[in-house]
Amino acid sequence: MPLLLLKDLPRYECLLESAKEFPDLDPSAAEAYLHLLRAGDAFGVSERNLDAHGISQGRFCVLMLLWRSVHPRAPNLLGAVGAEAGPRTPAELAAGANVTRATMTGLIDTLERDGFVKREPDPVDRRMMSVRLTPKADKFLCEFLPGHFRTTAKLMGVLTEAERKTLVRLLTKISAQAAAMVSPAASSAPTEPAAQAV
Amino acid sequence: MPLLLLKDLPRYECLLESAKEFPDLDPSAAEAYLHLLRAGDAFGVSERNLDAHGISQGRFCVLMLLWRSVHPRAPNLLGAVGAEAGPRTPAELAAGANVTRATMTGLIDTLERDGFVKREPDPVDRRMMSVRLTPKADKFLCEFLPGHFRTTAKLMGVLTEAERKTLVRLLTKISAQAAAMVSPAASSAPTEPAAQAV
DNA sequence: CAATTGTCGTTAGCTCCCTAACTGTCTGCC
DNA sequence: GGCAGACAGTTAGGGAGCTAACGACAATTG
Repeated sequence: MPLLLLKDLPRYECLLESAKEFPDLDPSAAEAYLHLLRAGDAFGVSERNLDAHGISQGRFCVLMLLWRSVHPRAPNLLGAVGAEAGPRTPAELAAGANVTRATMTGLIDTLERDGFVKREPDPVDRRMMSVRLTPKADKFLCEFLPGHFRTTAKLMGVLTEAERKTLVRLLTKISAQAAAMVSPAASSAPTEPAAQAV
Repeated sequence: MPLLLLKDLPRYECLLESAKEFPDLDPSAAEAYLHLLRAGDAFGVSERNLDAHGISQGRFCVLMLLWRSVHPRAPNLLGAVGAEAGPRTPAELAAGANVTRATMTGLIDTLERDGFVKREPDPVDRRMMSVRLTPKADKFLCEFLPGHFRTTAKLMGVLTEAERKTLVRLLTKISAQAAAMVSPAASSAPTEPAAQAV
């Protein structure tokens, strides 16, 4: 996975939940959007919108993952994995964003430099760090997200509801196949000697 | 367009043509694959396969564009744009691969370093360079492509013919919408003052 | 003919991704 | 108690995008 790739997408109910707080969020549009993003990573448009605000896919992903800590009952816009609220460690963030820990270090570096995030040493396990959003990041997200949702809603506006469902189904199939192809042992019993993938 | 993005995809007949030379090439699978690639750039799998051979998306794209010069009647696996055979300049390659000229300079640098490509000054216009594949690159492609086609065929194997068609249709719609959103003036009269995209 | 304008390739400096290797810390087993 | 192994975060180095700006050259135009 060379590029950033979302791993767990939100369930549809989470999107419905989120839509209550963000009227601009169109659940089915968001669902379709996220699946396309996962199947295809950044294909240009969303990045355009993001880095107009000086934020990249990777940084946005980190902010959204961390945001769950601040607004625990609020949008699980990225799939809830470990799911308890609270500050998160770089390793957890790396797993959630599907990047290496080294990459996450770099992302946190720049986010911290720009004042979106703060690192604090974990009091009990001295190997770990806690990463927390700053108020500045919270404010930024609250201002940024509505427009972001409108953009994604507009992008998916060319598809009917039925078409979006179809697209999601197809891309899901493909993603599954892709995952099976990169790690053939991961799906079934790990005792198998990783049969030739060709 | 921050990421590499194919601009012109091959027409279906071109794929059928190509399939004659490469039995492993499944035309509808290749078509579906290319559309997904365009809509979603690298979503992981193809890169896995590529950089197992020490070649990246961008480099592969350059090689395929140049390959048309070597095998003019052979596969137009990337959309034929300007379409006459012969060596190509960095600017043409950049346009074909949809990257900036600066990026193309970097790609050609590493390709030349690795012996896949050779730069020669243009005799008539001294601003230009001619980029040509080396025999090494030709050999590499001949050995690499069949496996690449098998991989893409397998990836698309989870979809029926009908599903592939549907996927292509949907992603085409989305790509068009995305293009309209990044450059609202490009589609209609450019006199419009680029109305607010939100 | 001279001057402006535009094009081509490159360079410099940035971001974001990767892998590999390192340091410090915890854990578990003797 | 003490040491081997696992694990967290970082560092170092590289590739591939981007923008902005440059020098060299070509084309247009006065």
